[in-house]
Amino acid sequence: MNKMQESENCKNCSCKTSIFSSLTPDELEQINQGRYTVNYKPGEILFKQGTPSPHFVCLTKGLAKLYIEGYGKNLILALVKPVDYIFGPGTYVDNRHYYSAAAVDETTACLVDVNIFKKLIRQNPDFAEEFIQRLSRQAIFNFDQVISLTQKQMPGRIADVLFYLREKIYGKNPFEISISRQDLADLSGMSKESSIRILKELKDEGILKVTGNTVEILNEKQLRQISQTG
Amino acid sequence: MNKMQESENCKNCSCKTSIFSSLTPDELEQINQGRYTVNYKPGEILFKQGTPSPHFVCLTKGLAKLYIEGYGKNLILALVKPVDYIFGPGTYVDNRHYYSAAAVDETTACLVDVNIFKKLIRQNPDFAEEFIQRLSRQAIFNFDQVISLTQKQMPGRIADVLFYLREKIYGKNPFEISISRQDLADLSGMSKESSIRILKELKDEGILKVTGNTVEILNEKQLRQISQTG
DNA sequence: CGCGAGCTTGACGTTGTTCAACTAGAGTGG
DNA sequence: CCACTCTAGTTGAACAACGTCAAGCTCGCG
Repeated sequence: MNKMQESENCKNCSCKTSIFSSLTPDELEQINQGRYTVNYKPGEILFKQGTPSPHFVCLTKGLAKLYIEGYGKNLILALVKPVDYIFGPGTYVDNRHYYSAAAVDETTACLVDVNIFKKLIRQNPDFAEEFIQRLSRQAIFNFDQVISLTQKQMPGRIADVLFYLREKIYGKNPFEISISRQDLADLSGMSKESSIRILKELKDEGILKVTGNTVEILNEKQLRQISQTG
Repeated sequence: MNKMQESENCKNCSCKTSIFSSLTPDELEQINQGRYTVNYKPGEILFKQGTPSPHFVCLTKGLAKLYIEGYGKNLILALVKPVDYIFGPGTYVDNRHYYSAAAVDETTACLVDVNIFKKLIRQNPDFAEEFIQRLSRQAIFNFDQVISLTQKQMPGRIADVLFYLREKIYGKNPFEISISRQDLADLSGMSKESSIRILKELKDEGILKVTGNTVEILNEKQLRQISQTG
């Protein structure tokens, strides 16, 4: 609550980092005008695949997962933490969401009218370029992911997910995963049972230390090796 | 050869369709200045994953495949036919290619200096928007693909590829595939042997008619069913 | 005619899913 | 304070899906 001031105005918000750094104070004010803040409890859905996509979402607190609802099971595309934004590809196509988003932890997000966003893209080339760069990075990430999912065996896929969690999400080595084993499975494209089994194997081999939801990568080199050999 | 006039100047080129429609004659002329045309024989490589990416590529004749070189095998992301362009995500990130491209048939392409392209993105908002829309469509396509690859069994994946070939690439029903069985396998994320087997099964069930490289979808409804049920 | 590349087929082993049972911890109500 | 229940996690066994290997085939081409 003492941080509520942060979201009082975009100009002072930490959201200003990232691609927003190229916006002028006046442009930020426009974003600020068409913005409102929402809180989500763990498990609550931010938006659902297939629904209209009138907002651009900026995550200011918590953790969310982006996932495609496939044939009977989900595939988690990414986890999103502050300060990061969620901008689906449907916005410039048919204004629909192509994946769903749900809160993992207690989460706060700012929703901004997508038309304001589009207008700024048109009028500020720096902003547009930052945005395109952003989309590009996302595409590259997806490439890595699809290769991991389609060409590696389970241990390699789990290894990739563990590195992702440590480096991109939690940012420290003994890290406590707030996502479930099912989520872990949905991230690595396997069944929940398999993800548990692999985790146990890695633990038995002394590569990981797993106690409840706390994971520590003990033998980084060997885990890297597993990631490489598929 | 009698079509060489097409590529004499961008203003008259059929490339002008697609996203280039939003460019002014003057801007097209800029593209035209920094452009040169290259011919490729089947199998020849247009560019290679990991190399610098100084050009934006516009395919004016033939057929090419875009593929990621993974761990021991390739994954074909898409086939590209005229008039379509190839613009990798690395251009706005680190100026490297994140996938390779190779000619499948006899192919002609125009290479355009990427800096001219970037400059036009900055100065023409319509063009920028068209481009973003383009990237978005590509991302959506990749989503469909990754779900197909990770959540469907082999018959469903082959069905998806067959629909893709018919609808997006060859555009008619008895179609002659110029790609190899290995390519078919790389498109559907399986071994060459498996792709052959599935093709045979579909043939035996009367869903397809396969004679050499000519494929006809006989029972569309049933094939659609196979695609759905995974 | 013979050679080589791509294609095809079968047998076999591995990988990963499914199903079912069981466990542990966190409420909830008596 | 103790059942009861509900959910997430865990384990094992059976089974299906898929890749690998090896052999044989076809067809175009020298």
